[in-house]
Amino acid sequence: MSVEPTDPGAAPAAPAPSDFIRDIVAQDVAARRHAEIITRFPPEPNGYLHIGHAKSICLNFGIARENNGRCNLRFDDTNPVKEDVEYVESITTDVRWLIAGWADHCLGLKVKGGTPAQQTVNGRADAYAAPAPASARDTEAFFASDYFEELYGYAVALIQRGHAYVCDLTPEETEAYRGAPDKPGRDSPYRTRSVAENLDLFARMRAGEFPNGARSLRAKIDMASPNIWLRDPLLYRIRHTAHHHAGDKWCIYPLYDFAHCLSDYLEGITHSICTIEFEVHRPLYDWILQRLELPRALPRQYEFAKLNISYTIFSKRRLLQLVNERHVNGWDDPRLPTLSGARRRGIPASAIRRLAALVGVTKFESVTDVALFEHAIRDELNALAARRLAVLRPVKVVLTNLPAGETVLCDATNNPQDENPTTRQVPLTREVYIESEDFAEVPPPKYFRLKPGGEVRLKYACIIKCDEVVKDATGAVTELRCTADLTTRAGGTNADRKVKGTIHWVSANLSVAAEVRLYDRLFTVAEPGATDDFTRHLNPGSLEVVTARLEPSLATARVEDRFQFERLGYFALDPKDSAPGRPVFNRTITLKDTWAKK
RNA sequence: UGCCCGAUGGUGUAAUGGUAGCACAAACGAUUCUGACUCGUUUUGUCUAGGUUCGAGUCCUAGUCGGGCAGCCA
Repeated sequence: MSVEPTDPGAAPAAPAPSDFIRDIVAQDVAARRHAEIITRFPPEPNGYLHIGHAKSICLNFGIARENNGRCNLRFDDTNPVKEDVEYVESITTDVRWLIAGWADHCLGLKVKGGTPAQQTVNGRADAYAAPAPASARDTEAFFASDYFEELYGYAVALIQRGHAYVCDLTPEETEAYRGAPDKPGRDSPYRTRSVAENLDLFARMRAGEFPNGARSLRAKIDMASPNIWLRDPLLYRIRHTAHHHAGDKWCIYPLYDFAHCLSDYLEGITHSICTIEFEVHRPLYDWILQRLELPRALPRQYEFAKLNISYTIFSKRRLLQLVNERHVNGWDDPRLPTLSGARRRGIPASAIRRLAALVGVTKFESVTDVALFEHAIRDELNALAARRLAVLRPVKVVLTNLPAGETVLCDATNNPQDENPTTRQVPLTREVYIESEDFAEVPPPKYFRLKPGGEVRLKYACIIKCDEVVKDATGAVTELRCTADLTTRAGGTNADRKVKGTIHWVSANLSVAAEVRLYDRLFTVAEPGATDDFTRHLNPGSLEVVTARLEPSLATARVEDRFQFERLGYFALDPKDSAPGRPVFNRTITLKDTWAKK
């Protein structure tokens, strides 16, 4: 089943994930029910994608990938008043980023501007929205709005079969007639209109003869059904509004329930996977498809529980509020759980995919500990991040036995996780900076770092001893005067001398200054979404900006590079605010710190 | 108070009638030129009550708790 390469020399591939939906797909494959497994990721272009969506993307593309199938990116754009091209662009970018190097080959797109092709299947008319051939130059995502003509035809067919009618009830009346969960609804007085009259009225709805809300097209099912969604649900509403993708061709727009199942059908979707709030819609999904007696196999809907992560929020409304009220700086603020925020923060797409694999797929809506996500991020970054030396809060150290002007080049390992690690050189000079946290005049118990009269190793360089602490008038430490034992350098006679602590450092004059943004969780409580005013729990310390000193090699860092600043965490260039000669780094995540925790 | 869905350590999950396992987290230890990584050890679990069965986390019944559904949103 797995398409993972089975290279005998390579590390064993991760086992293909397994869950109840993949089990169903596997059974369908075993039974040869479909020529190809086709899923879809169907966002509405009315907001930015977040980590919660990533779970769905990974599920849908993962299933396609594991079965040599396809996953269509489709915009579910049936409500022009809420949607915008800004979002179709950001969503497309985010999806491509998330699946890059993993499932690009499964991404279903269509020829730009393409609409469903008419075909005949078993002697019956049919339409099919085909993916773009590999040779196609100009491609774009699928759009439900590209199916408006077909959808209209299906609506007409439903009317002709006596399964739909035009209703003149106002929105308020419709609501009143619907009843309540424990009270049956009442039939609309327009429910018994003739097919001919319905056809005429529906055509006139399309022609724009009626104002918004004056009439609607409804399915004729059962106003007494215990399932609200079977109480003659609306199929079409009148909206005299232009559409961001379809233009001004339409003034009637299909509703989700009508458009979604048929869009799935048109694209040949085999498994339509959505979140559990749509579970009660499934009977309607099947009802519409079955009444139309379509010539090809019907898609089936399956539901899973959406992702929640502690210390953050995924609600579109609340995310929007954070942006609008300027608690964060835009949708791609690195503190936000949006995919654009995560990307900007330096989180690799692979870490998000790993999280999705780690949390699994069930019907139980849970709250995943953010620690699991952090673990996935660290684990991915540990393998691919180049180690560098950087000091966030510098304290000057003068190595009194090193002549000014002398530079000692030290070999530093780029990534000890590599099978054959490479090295670079970092310059040691008379004046260096160390992290202010790495010196304590009055050290707590078991403090491994520098203290008066104590010794510590400067990583990749040598052991130094603190001889003198220089302070200013206020008592703040301004300088540490130390002696360096150059015989403890790698290859030196005392190279193997052990000291308890090893700290990071940079040369004072041979280092570069940079703005570094330190992020912490956005909220101070595990479930901010559970409270009424979630903004009360915003973490005031979620962003701290420092001017750090970086080793010289970091001056040429590229946006796509990932770094571990040793002993501090993982960092990446901010792709937006960095400029040549003026690097801005974002801290993606700290290293695990079992010492600080105590 | 209608219908649908769900419930396994602190968290997320596996076990498809046959030894409750994994990951994260936590604790302790080893190792360490990153208090990271790695390695070892340990703590903690089948919502409740009945029933079926040689045997139940799994099947049945009832209950409890949680989620979803009454947009011309998706």
